Amino acid sequence: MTGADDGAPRVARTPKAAARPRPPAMHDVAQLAGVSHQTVSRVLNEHPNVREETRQRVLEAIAQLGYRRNSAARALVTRRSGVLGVVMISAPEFGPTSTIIALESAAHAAGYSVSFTTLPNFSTEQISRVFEHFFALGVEGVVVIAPLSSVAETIRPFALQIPVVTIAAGQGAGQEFHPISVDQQLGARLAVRHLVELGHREIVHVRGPQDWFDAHERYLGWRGELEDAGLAVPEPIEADWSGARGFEIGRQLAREGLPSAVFAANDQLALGLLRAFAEAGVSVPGDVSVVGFDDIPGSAYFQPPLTTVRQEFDQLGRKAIGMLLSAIAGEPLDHTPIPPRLVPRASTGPAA
Amino acid sequence: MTGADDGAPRVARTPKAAARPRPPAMHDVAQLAGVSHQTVSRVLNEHPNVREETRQRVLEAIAQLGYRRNSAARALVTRRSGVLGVVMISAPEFGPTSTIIALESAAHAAGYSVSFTTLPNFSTEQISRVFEHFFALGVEGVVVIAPLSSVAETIRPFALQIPVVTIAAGQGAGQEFHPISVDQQLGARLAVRHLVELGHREIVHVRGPQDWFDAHERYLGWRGELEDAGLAVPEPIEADWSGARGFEIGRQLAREGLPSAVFAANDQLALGLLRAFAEAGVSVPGDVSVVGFDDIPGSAYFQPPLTTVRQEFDQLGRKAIGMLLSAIAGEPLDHTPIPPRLVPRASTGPAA
DNA sequence: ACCCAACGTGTTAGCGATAACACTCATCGC
DNA sequence: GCGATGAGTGTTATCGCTAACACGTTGGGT
Repeated sequence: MTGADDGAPRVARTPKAAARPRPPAMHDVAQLAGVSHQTVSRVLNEHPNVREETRQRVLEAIAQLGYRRNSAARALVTRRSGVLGVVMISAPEFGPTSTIIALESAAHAAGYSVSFTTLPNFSTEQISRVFEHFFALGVEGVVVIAPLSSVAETIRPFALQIPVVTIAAGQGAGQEFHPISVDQQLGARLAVRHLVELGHREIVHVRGPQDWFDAHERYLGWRGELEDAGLAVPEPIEADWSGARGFEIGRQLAREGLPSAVFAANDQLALGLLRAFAEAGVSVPGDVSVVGFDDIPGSAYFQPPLTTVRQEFDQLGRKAIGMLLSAIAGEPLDHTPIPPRLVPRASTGPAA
Repeated sequence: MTGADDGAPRVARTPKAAARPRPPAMHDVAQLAGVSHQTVSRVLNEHPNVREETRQRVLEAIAQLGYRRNSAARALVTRRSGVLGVVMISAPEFGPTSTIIALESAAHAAGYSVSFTTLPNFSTEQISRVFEHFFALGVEGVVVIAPLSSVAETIRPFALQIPVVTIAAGQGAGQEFHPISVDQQLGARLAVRHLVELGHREIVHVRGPQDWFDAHERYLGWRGELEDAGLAVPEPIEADWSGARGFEIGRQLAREGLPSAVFAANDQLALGLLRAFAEAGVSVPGDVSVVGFDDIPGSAYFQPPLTTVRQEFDQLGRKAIGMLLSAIAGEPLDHTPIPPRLVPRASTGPAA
């Protein structure tokens, strides 16, 4: 069954090899270096038991042939792909895109590559298609940048099959998947506290879509801080995330009566507010103070420069990858959220 | 060497299989369906020569076992990974991130998955590391979202080994790689033409870093349009891409004398200008008209709403992927740039 | 001296898929 | 009637790699 010397199989392949359109394999390197392919493998995988001289010879042969190990073959036999899947909402918004960049850097630093997919929304069907795709790809773990709280439920069944870290979707999710996020409530509290310290007593909130995790948390933070300060909690004003809606609300407030301060769920809304106030001749922060959330590029150059809350996406990305790797390795993980930071600028001032 | 009936190898594996931590393979499906693994493969690959009844049986077995084909094994034997590599600059800017989202959708629609990598800058060393990584991964083609013109030179040697499409880096690059971009010159011309039509005769340009392809093209477009209109070409004002620099320049202009109109290389710069003008009591568009470039979210709510040039990133992404697939298939490609669109808003008005 | 551990290396056997070829029946033209 | 054709299926050989084991060499310990 065996017996054959090395020649036999080589001869059998030689006629094809003559044309040789294929890249060099380990075997070719081995031949050139005068060792077995296994030794080449050992060199590549930094096994200790290889004589330094042999190692050098192999390395040279690799360089000479321009050899690169075939990751498919490797993945096949090791059952590890070295790939992480990342799912993102398909919107070029500042938060998710910053996160994904941070995620990739962290994954790369850990020796993983990232396969990513975008999703227009997070329906059950789409989610399951994406996971199916990732399974077929053999990813070792998945990060879902999932703004909607409902995603937590949707991904639960998949999270049982593979380690999953969710960013900003549902705290206290249980053992199946691992949520991590910036502490949105704290961010909102910082914003409100800042206004309270400036003497504001009537702080309204323009809140984002409540099925978004972040929006809901910010709302809770705002309410909580007002309550803790012993202030009245006015009815929140409903909004999406857009500048257009902010503008609309700003006009309405200017017309129907201004509060002392407004805490907007994000910077786009705040931008719309500022513009509406400017048009209506309302002075910011003279007549009303405005705080945003996100610190998007440019918010320092709004009129006036916007006081806002900054999220550390880099940290978030690093932590998410760290958690995912821990989950893959079966280690315990730390779910502590990342603290955000208040960035005080000119859109807030002492209460009138 | 062979002789052994099907049993032999199975028996040999059975002791391990008893623990069975591994997912079902084609063989298992075949066994359950009472066919050979090759027939399973045929069903999966939609070969015509499979009886409908057999097909159904196999499909059922697949469903029952929750079988998923192993992409590593498939890639190994077919020498095709079904993966495209995408390189992006690691900055959460609107353009690149919009592009990458579009890119992924298009790739996904074409049955490819996307592995992506970010790069803080585009040094030769980094580029070569990234390509090395992609080669090891076995990607079939690469898209480089490369803002710097110099990238064209850097990637040339790699482009000889694998199909590469570059976005916004160096036109007329030769046969090695395939550049595609939004027509920046046209965009700039649209902006300038708009101003000229409003009667402006002194149109200065705040230009971006000239080693960026887009910035240089916009500059050329501005100059070209002025020349075609028979107007004087003032000295361009140097800038980076930031709101901060726009603010600085705006203050300076307000102090040292305003032109009739300003064409800023991007919306962030324009935002800075607007703010500086507002602070200096300069009216826009009364005293000076301002045009930006990008149409970032929120630019409709600047004060005043910004006239700008919109790029169709979706189209760009689709086209880039289309080109890459053509290149992989060895078909001829169409390098025609994508036309941008002027978005007139309130920051421009008739010349004083 | 002698046994054994360890080092350095080679051999063999898969990983899970596809490709190429072989084989068995029907069906068809002449 | 009989070989040719083609549909439907199975067999075998890889793809390029790593794991597991086998084998000769050294170098201590006693």
